[in-house]
Amino acid sequence: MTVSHRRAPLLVDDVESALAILRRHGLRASAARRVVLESLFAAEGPISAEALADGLPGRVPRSDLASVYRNLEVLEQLGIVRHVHLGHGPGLYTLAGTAEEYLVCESCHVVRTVAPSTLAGVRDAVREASGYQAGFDHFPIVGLCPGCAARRSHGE
Amino acid sequence: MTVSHRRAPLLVDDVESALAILRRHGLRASAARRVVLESLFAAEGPISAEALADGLPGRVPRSDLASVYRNLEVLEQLGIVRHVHLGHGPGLYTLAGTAEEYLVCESCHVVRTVAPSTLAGVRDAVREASGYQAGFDHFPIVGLCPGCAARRSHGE
DNA sequence: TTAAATGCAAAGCTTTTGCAATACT
DNA sequence: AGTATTGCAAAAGCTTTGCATTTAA
Repeated sequence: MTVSHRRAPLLVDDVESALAILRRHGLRASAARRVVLESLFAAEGPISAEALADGLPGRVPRSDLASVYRNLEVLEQLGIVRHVHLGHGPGLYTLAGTAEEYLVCESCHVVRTVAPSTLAGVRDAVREASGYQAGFDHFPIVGLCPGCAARRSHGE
Repeated sequence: MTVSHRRAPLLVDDVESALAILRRHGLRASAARRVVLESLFAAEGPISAEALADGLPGRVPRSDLASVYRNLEVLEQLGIVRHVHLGHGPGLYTLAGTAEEYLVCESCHVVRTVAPSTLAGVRDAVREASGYQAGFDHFPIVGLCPGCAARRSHGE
């Protein structure tokens, strides 16, 4: 069975629920998928495929990077996982149920994670200016964070 | 001589002015740099390093991709060139003097280029929501364009 | 003359693909 | 049993680096 197009984000509580979704779609609850899901649930925020392949010291065994990418794609198409591009560097993966949006400082590169409601006014302004329905969960808002902006205007 | 950090965007009228800036910094006005600059002036919008290396049929000879990247970096540090990341795919380069910002549709991938004034309200909203000084000239605003948004809400 | 810049080749990093072997259901 | 999935190896796409040679100043 093949999953053809991306589902809406799914709020999934734990690894077992995620595996149940896979099975419901005729896909398999393999060990490698368990590994990816456990690390995703354990992660504090978006995490790279490389880091997922490394597993968790003691708890989760490492697995093959190519399989990690393939599994992330499947999980993403099911709506269980999504990925985000925070500046340069590799794509980062997170559970799709965590509705979060991102701001990245282009000077100090710190990532700020906010609830979607925080940026409601920004979305409104984008719609007004352009008609676009913006989202900052796949590509972040990039700019100077307050600290770097101040530093810069004081001529440092 | 080495250029260490990025200058403010420079409005440069033509290839000769750009080469003059290079010389003023103790750098050389080489043939390969002329080539990159001519293609940048001829380009309609942001263009990839690969495309710059290809030259222009008949007018501009092709040059080495590694040199193109090196020259783009020098030109960028001088404030003559900037680059933008429009979704996946390679980085795209353009003259820094063209103050433009970008919106990309995450469904049809069309790039919309706007004058910075268009997004003044968005910048205000970002500052209000987060204190960030946003800019959409390096990473674009990503969302659904009006067409794709309509299509999607009609359940296609 | 001499240091900057080039061209070529090789490597680095992220991601994808092919394929025979393996393991879910 | 049958096929989805894995692991490994190789390649693809973008970008950077090393180095001997060329070239602008």
